[in-house]
Amino acid sequence: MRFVSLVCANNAGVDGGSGFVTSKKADIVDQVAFIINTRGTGDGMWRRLACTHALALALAHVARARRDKGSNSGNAHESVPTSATHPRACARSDAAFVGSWAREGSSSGEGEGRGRALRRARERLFVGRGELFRAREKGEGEALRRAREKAEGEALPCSDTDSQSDSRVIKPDCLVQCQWLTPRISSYTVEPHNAAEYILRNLLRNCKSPNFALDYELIRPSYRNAPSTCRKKKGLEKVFKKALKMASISQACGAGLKVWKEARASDRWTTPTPTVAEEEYRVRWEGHGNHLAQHLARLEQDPASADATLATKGASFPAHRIVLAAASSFFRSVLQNVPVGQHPVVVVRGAQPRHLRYILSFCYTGCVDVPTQELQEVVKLAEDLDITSLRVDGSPAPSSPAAARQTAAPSYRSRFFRSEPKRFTFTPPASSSSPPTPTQVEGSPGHKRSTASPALAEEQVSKRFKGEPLPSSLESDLAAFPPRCTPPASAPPQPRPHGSPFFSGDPPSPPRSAPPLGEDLAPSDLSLDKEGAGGLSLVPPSRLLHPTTSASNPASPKGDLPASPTLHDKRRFTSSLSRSSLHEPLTPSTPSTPTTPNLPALGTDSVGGTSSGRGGVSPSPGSRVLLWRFLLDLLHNPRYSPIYIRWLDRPAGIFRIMESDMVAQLWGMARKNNNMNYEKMSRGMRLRLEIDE
DNA sequence: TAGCAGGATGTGT
DNA sequence: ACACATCCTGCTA
Repeated sequence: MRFVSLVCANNAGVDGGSGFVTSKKADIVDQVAFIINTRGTGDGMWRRLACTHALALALAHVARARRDKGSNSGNAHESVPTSATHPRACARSDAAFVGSWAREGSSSGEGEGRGRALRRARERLFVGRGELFRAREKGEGEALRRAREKAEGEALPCSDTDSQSDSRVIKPDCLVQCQWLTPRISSYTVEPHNAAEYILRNLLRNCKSPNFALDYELIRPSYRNAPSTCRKKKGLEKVFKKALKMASISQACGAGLKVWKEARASDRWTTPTPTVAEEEYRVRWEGHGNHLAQHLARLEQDPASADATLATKGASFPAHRIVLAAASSFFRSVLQNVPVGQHPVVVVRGAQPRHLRYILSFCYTGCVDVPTQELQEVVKLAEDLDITSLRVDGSPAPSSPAAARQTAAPSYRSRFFRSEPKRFTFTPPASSSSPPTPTQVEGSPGHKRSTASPALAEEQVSKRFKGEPLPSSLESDLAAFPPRCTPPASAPPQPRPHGSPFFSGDPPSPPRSAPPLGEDLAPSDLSLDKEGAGGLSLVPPSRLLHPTTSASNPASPKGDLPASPTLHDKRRFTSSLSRSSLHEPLTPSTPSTPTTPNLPALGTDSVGGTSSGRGGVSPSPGSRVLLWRFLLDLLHNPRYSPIYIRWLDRPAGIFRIMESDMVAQLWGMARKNNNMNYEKMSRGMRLRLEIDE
């Protein structure tokens, strides 16, 4: 049994938002998979191209398989199911349509070749389906009946022996059920090889929304190899294979590539016909809810993209409006009046930071572990915040989407995560004899108490990302930290990577902390209104944007496109820098007082020698960014170290790359090389080591 | 099969 | 010339 599965997953298709998945199963076809995410606005051209391309590939393969099967068996319709509504019948019906019509055309004496006949057959299929869908949109009335009759009538004239079985299979209900779609096709030509490149390129170009950073990161490493690889002997097969594999569509890899290769060898696909230009296509995204839920859950680990802050006395937590609004009608009512682009701070009076952390985690993941002794307070807080979907295990199952995620089929999740994502259950501990430590209680690094201190928050963020417990020293620091959340004078200013030439475009943003609250915005001092039982207030964004902290305020506009470190990264590079390389940049910075990283200086300006990092070292005029210099800057940059890269033995110059793909991506930016990957970067590192030694 | 090491050669400054 | 960038083969766990 082999499958055909066209997966063209647009988060917002041309119909305004659903996406597109057409899945068919048949024993005669293979599987094709395209993972495409866009921001859902504009760029319809490439999206349509993707859909058209996928459809063309599938149809070509179905027709080919059907034809081959028929020629091999001598009795093509012997296995055609009689049930028109069976999924297999649908794919088979496509084969019947295209195959029989193509045979009809090629044998009709019109001088058409096989390619031309197939194309005309496909056009008929599109037209018929378009009419069918239009009729369906209008309801189960006369229009649908006429469309059905016409569709059935179209199948009947087939002249070969397949015609009767085909006409039995190709019932309009079958087509509707399987949602065979009529894409909106304009006048362009799709050549498979170029189309695939085009799709990948535009996929990455358009996939800048933080919500889709995951997919972006999954696909990007493969894409970076695309331009050069495509033109060389390995070709797109390698690119697609890697892309699909990284996207955890392992089932689709082999078979899908087979289809691709066959299609590439075929004739060029041209515009079917102008008559279908006005057709609509209906799209559906299987597992759309789960997909979104997973993205939302991952946002918890991505404070850089936070567009709101939950605060209580002594702590603040970066959050996402969409998550808060989805979980709480109170948050929804409060946040809906905040203009987009501004960063509201919602202060919850009287809430313990830990409890607020529980609530926030619950909003993201749908469940959270809470120690027994704190359970009632947390539940009370949830009630105050109007989070009605929170239930303790044993109570009726929640009906919220967040809670529903817990019961969702894990298959999709596991396909997308190399490691099983953390899962919580809102179950009281069996024993409350020993108060749990923060780590034990939370079961996740994401539960660490937040602070408004940039340095401490940075550390916390790094711990959250890496899932490591906070050191005791840090815990004591947090405990001793004044609740007024004033950034310490010694805290290094937050760099603005996105405002620098180095990060122009769509850079991967390292995780950032919550925006430091200005002294006048200390939660304890905020005037709280009387709204809501929890005593909440909305801090006007204008008050939040403290001059000294606005640079790192996550309320940056949409151009600020964070990307979490890739979770799938397993590579660890441990290397050492030569003494000569270490000597110079180490001088001005110390571990305790890291200098402001000069990463931005590695960009356009630094290449031209016009800027200098605060590390006191700048590339000589006219020189390029050197790899060792780049790595040292990363190591000295608290934004990247120790999250992406960290020292293992600083005096010995030994470090470890924690997120190799991200570091390689940064390196590619520094060198203005979109094709950079860790393989190449590591080769340069090895070469440098060889030379130095 | 992933990850790494390293040779050979191409590329851009 | 230099410092990678790219592609490749081979080794190892």
